Amino acid sequence: MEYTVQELAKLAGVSTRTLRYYDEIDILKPARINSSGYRIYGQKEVDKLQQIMFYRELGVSLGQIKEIICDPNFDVIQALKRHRKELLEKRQQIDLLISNVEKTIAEKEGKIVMTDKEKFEGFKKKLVEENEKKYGKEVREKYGEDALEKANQKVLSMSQEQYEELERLTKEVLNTLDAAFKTGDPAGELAQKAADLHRQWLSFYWDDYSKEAHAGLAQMYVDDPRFRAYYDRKQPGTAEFFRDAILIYTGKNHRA
Amino acid sequence: MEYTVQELAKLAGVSTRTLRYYDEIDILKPARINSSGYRIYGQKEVDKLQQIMFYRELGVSLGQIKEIICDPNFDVIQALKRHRKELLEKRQQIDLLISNVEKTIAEKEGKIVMTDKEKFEGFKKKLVEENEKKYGKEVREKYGEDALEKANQKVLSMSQEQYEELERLTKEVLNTLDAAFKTGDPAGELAQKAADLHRQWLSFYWDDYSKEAHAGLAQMYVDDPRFRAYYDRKQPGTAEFFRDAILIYTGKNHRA
DNA sequence: ATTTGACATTAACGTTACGTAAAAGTATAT
DNA sequence: ATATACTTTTACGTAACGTTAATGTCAAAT
Repeated sequence: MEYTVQELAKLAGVSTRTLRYYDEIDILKPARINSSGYRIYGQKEVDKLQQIMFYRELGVSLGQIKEIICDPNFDVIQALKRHRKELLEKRQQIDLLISNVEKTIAEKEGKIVMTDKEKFEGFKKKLVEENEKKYGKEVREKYGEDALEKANQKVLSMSQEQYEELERLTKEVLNTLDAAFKTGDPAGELAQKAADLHRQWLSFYWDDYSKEAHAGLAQMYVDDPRFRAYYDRKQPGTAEFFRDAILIYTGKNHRA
Repeated sequence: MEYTVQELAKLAGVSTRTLRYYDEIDILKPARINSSGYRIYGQKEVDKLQQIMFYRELGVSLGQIKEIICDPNFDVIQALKRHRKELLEKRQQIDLLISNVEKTIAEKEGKIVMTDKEKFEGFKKKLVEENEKKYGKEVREKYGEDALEKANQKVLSMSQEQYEELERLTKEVLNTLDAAFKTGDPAGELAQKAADLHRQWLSFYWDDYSKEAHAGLAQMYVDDPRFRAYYDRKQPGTAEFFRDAILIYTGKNHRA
């Protein structure tokens, strides 16, 4: 099926100006231009526009969207699964706002008392986002924390056999790491195997694996005392060793 | 409790620039200015900012907000109740988007087929609202469409045995309906049994069954070509016959 | 007593994602 | 052949702030 600007605009519920703008900023080009200079869109463009609109709905800027969907590694299905996750989170945020409104009504009717802090609960999604942009270094820690929360959630909805496989993998990571630590070489074969097993292990918790996140998590293993204690339980220094191994594994070690 | 710009900004999760801008456009003035020219906000301003943020969350422009909350007839409680209603609607819209994402994933995995129109369902909040206001009559058809959305969603999260039970029931409905169609009597025993089986079948998809919704769906089976084709596949006219049977079953046939 | 660092002020230009208007070409129907 | 319903590019306008600059205030530490 082919569409002119107006047809596609009507289909998607946007203005023709928007489509021309998207063309202008190279985010959605028409499939072809006909002999009169009219923009003609095809199936691929329809699907791409849908993708763009999902991102827009989630408040992603067009600049960012461009980076994301023009990336040759862009995986549509993975992106859709993230959309789903974020929409579910957004729904939870709205639930928070609804309960805020309800409490506020109760307060105005003199039934309860609210603190000023409570009055703004549910609005602060933005703050989290800002923090993540500003403090680039802390992002990874944060990333780790978030991952931790989601991990807990995910374990709860795991099947028995998945759980057993996870336990097996957990042990294997630790055993390999211990053996690797004795070699003293984070770039060595054993250490890299540990890092790879760790990646597999992570895939149980994360919907989308990325080297950046993996490297960030590794740093957190050193920074957060809880994790440090966990990895250092046999040999002090194991946490740092593991971080180095993972940084090499992910290619994020800027010292080497 | 009194707040400086920064304190209030932090409390509410906005920037200080935002508060100064709100002052500038006379939408939220500080309670007073201290001897050094600093803005000092009080309780009333905190509550007003909360109101502003509720409106903002719902996408109302600052210009409109100004008109609304500066209106001497402005009723806080009434406004809060409207916020609640609109937040609930927004949540429904997000549910729609979620089911859209899920369907799109299923499509990308080759499990189902989507029309281009379906791909943009859930984005057109404004259009939907307008339509519902304009064409009050079509609301019931719409009711059937919504049910369709939820149905898709539910099937995606169904267990294997539930799914098999559903398939069995689906076949039984069709067989009974075919037999009933041959009798030619939508009020007859067989047709009413088909309608009852259909009710059971629906219970798989709906959390709350109602006669109104059932009747609405029946009408949609006739109006929507996709469904019509499905029920008419053996004998043309089956869709209408089935609708009549269901209207009698639910007691919504206004001709009888 | 002053210096530092975190706060505050106004002023003014920049940005994003379009809306809107102008001037002009194109397709279809009567 | 003219109306009308499209399309094009160009270009200026707008909302809600972000950002930077230049400057003033205050509490704590030196």
